[in-house]
Parts: sequence; structure tokens; C-alpha cells
Amino acid sequence: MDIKQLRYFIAIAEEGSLSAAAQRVNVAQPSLSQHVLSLERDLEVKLLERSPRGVTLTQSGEILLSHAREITRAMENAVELVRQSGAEPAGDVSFGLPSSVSMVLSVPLAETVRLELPKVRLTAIEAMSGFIKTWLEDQSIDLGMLYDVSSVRHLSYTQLMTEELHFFSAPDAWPFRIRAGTAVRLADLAGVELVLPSPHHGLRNMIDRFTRTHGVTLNVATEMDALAQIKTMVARGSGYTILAPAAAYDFVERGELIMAPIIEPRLIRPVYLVRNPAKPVTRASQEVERITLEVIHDLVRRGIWQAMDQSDEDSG
Amino acid sequence: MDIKQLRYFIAIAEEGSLSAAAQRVNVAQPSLSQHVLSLERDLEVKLLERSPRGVTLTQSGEILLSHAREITRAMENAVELVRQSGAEPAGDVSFGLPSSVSMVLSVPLAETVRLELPKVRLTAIEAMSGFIKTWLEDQSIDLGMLYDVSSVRHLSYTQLMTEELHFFSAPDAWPFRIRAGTAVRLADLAGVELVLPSPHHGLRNMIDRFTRTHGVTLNVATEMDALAQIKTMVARGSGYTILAPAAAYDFVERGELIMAPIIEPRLIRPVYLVRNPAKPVTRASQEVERITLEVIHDLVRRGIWQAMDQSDEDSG
DNA sequence: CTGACCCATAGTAGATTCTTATAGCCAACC
DNA sequence: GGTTGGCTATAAGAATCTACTATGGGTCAG
Repeated sequence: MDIKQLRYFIAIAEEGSLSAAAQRVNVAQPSLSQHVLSLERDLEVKLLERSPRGVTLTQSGEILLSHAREITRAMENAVELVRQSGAEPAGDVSFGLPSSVSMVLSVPLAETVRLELPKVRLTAIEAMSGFIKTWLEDQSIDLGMLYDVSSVRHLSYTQLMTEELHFFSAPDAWPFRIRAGTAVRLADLAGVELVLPSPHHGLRNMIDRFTRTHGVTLNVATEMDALAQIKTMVARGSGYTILAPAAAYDFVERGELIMAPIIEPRLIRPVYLVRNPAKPVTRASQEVERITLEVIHDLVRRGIWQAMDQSDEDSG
Repeated sequence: MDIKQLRYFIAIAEEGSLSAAAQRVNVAQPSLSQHVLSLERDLEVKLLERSPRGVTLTQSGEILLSHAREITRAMENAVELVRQSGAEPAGDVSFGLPSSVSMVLSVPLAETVRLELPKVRLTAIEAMSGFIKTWLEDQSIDLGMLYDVSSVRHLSYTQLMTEELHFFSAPDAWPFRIRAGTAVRLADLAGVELVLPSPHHGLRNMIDRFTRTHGVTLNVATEMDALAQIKTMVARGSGYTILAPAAAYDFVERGELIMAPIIEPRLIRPVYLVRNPAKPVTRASQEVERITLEVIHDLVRRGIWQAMDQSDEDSG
């Protein structure tokens, strides 16, 4: 069983016919016939159901097909990466980031990439997670970050960290009787007017899911799909909001917002770095991925990105 | 670049010499020389540093080697799985389980495997996680479950769920003033005599890590590395313990123990299903893995294994 | 029943991949 | 300091493998 046979087999499976596949891969039909027979002899299973109008895969054929796809892909990837291994990483890398991640990550990541990989052009695309998922699927971006991988198929991901959503208030408009900045209960948030993103937004979906399962109804006075504007409104005392700490680090730093943990329940969400294995990995994207991990680890270590690093198990 | 060349290349890399590799793969030395030159021509990089005493890999060579290993492994795996695809899954599958997992999973898993895969012999091995990790690494077991994958290298894992550790007490020995079964704070546990596993045990390590970072010192009156005995002791009122709900489901069911969530902080730990990608996947182990996911999902759904299913994002 | 289309088989030409023989190189050793 | 031994590279022929053309048998539509 060699790689050429696997390529032929993929073509046969996709065309549903030896003759058509033969045309596609530019060999004579009998050659393909031979290869399939040889495969079947080697593997001791029947791979194709022959009919006078073409062929269909047997169950074993389907299994071989999926492996064949994986192996040929790995092969192409390997060729590409070894080819590029001599030279300095170069080329374009597009990285889809949800706005709250972009907020804290874009600048340090871009700067590090510019320094360490001068020939790589990084395109950091800020978008809602729905778009990022779509772009990953249609291979129009190399890397993406997502909060939710449960509905994700055919993508490979690694969990980077766990973020905990916090309650945000203007310093002079703290609405609760407890000391400003101390933990508030989710149920208490029902009593204040909130500025949140619309339900198109992943963050909002997550908040809605949590409130629904805990029987809390929030009072969403304003819906706004722009992070900066949400923060500005809240900082002026025109409402309150729920965000990841990283999303409002700047305002908190300047003293324009104060944040408080939310408890009962805590609103935690994992953050994933996602790739599409079908898209060839370039040397450049591989290096950007490596640098991303470094930068994130550094941001978390320095407390700028407040989250539980994946390598740190402590949940306090 | 074809698979045969990759196999040759691996042999060359491992032997450090074309001549030695030629003997190993049973071809003449000039043939290998040709193949390497052909690879270098195709990939447009230098793969080997030639010397009069053998060859060493260049950096590109190292990269190719790792891909070559991965691809040949995938190839062998594919052959094996397609070969076995015709027949009913058969053979031995060994599965390493930490005791608290084994407690709740072993019996339903074994029963399901017996029903659905009559020709598969499942060996469920109950052991401390340190052993399971070692066995996975030396490939003496096919599958394993672990709580901690941070120190794990060269193993592939998927997170199954997140468990939350609980406090356990005999019903008539509840030590706190709050109502029995309501959430207790970690700091409060300092006041009671605990029966815990020894520090060899993963659970104990985790508890120690949590208490250390939160400045809590527990009073461990008894160390005992046997789950059943710990529960028996606690059920008699001779102490209290901290376990995952699944580990004591039986005692709680029979009313011999009551459990309470622990808060401030909550003690959560992920549960991973782990494989060694270097160990060939058999059809049988693949099927056991599939059934394991089903059984676990079912146990979680039925509340027997109290945990947050990975597909369910709610953390409450 | 026939023509069109499919896959399988047979035999051959061509390309590839091995082999043996040998050259060239360097290091260690007498 | 030459010689020997071990290594890789090159060359050319032999063996093998692969793809090709030609053809056969089968099924379906008209």
C-alpha cells in the first residue's frame, strides 16, 4: 500500500467510477483496476462494489478512504513544511479573534510576530465567533479562537485557558450594598439594567444559557454589538455589563470601570485555539501558533489576561 | 516523496549511516543514497550532513523525520484497521482506570462491551494515575483515563467531562452547623478529621495543591490508599473525606454517606481519555473507545456519574 | 437485439528501482 | 606518511514494477 494508490483510491471514491477517476488522475483505466485489486489483495478485504454503472465503496472502503485522506493530507503538509524549513518563515497568516480576545491579544501578538517573524504578515481579524467558525470551516483563515467547540466538526482545537466572566460597573455607580468589587450573585444581576451584546453574539448566548438554567431573568436595557461602546456606556454609569476581564482590562486599569466576580454560579468559559486540519499548515502559521501560546502565557502570567491557564489546574 | 522513501529515511536517521540502514531494510547502500538525493532534489533542502563516518540529520532532516514517523505510523494504523474492518472486532483491549472512575464505570462498560463486542476481551485495570500514565507511555495498555495531562507528553487525549469534588460525611455525623448536605467552604474542612489517600495518590495531590494555594491546612487524621475502606470508615463516623461523587455513588445511594459541594473554591478537575499515538490502534480498542464515550454519556445523563459533560457548557 | 458504457484481463513497452562494481573521501593506525 | 578500513557517491546493467493498448464480459437503455 503506497501513497499513490491512496491518491488513486480517493479519486475513485470521489468520482464513483474507475473510468472517470482514470481521466482525472491521467492514467489508463486498467491501471486503476489493477491498483484496486492489488489493494484488496494486500488488505484482504473488498473495497469496491462493482456495478455496470460504476463503483461504490464498501464499508471497508469507507474506512480506507478516511485514512487515505488523512495520510495524503499529512504527506502534503510534510512536504510543505520541510520545503519551507530551510528558509525563514514567510507569508500571510490570518487569525480570527473574538473581540474580547482581540482586545487584549492583538497588539502584543502582532508586535511579537513583527519582531520574531519579520517576513510573516499577520492579519488579525476581529469578528464574532460565528463568523470565525465559518471562516475556519471554509479555510479562509489559518487560525481562530473560539469559546465553544461543541458544534465544531472537522476542526482540531486545543484548550488554552478558562476565562471567568465578571460583572462591570462604573466606580461611582456600584449598585449593590456589598462593598464594590466583591463577588456578586448571578441572581442579583436581575436587579440592574444591563448593556449586553445582541443574541448574535457568543457571549450573550452563553449568558442567556446560564441565566435560563438557573432561573434568572436579566434586565437587558440596551443591546450593543460593539465592545468599546458597551464599556464607554457602563463607565458613564448608564448601565452595567458582563464581560471577560480581558475585554475590559484597559478601562479597569484606568479606573473607569470596576469589576467583580460573579458567583452562584460562576460563569466560566474555555478558550480554544482552533485550526482546520484540511487546510495545509504553513511554516508561518505554525510559528504564529507557537508565538500565540507564548504571548498568551505571558499575558496570563502578568495578570493582563485574567484567566486560568490550562497548565495551571487551580480553579480558585 | 513516497512512503517507501520515508521508511528508508527513518532507518537512515536511526542508524546514523546509509550502509547500516541499507542492511536493516535489506537493500543495497547505493539505492538509499539515490533515494536521499532524490528526496533532497524534490524538497529542495539538504536533509543529511555526510561525513566519512556516517550521516547526521540537518534541521530540515529532523523535521522530515518527525513527519515521516507520523505518516508511516498512520499508514500502518490504516492497514491494520482496514484489515480488521471486515471481521467483527476482536482481541484484547486493556484500559487503565483510576479507582474512582473504575468504581462507577468498570461494570457498565464491561457489560456493554460484552454485549456489543462479544469477541473483545476487555481488561479494566484499576490503578493509581501515576501507573496509568506510565503504562500508557510504555504502551502496555491501550487506553487510560487521567485527571492531569499537563505533564503528559507524546500522548493524545480528549477531555470527557469536569468533575467536582465533594465533601462526604456519615449522615449522623454531619459536623457543621449548616444543614447537612449544603455547600461547605474549603476553609471549614480544616476543622474536621479527614480520611484521605496518601500523597502517592492523584486525588490527594490535587487536594493538597488547592489547599496550599488557598492557605488552608487540612487535618488529615488517616491516610488510606483504598477507596472502599475510606468510605467504610467515613460511613461509620470515624472521619470525613473528599471524593468525586462518582467514587461514592454506592454509599450515597444506600444512605450510608451524604455528600456536600465544596465552595470557595470549588474543587474541579477535568477527566481525560488518553491514548498513546505510537501504539497501533486496533479495531477493538477503537470500538471500546466509542462505547466508553456512550456509556459515560449515559451515566452522566442518568446522574450516576455526577459531572459536567464536556458537551454541556453549563458550570452550575 | 444492439450500442454504449462499465470494469477485468492479457500482453507489452517503458520507466523506475534495485543491483554490482567502483571511485573518491577522510580518519585512524602502523 | 603511506596504508587500510569505513563511509558515501556515481555508473551502468538487471530486475521489477507500472502504465499502456487491446480486448473481453457484463448490464442497461433504446
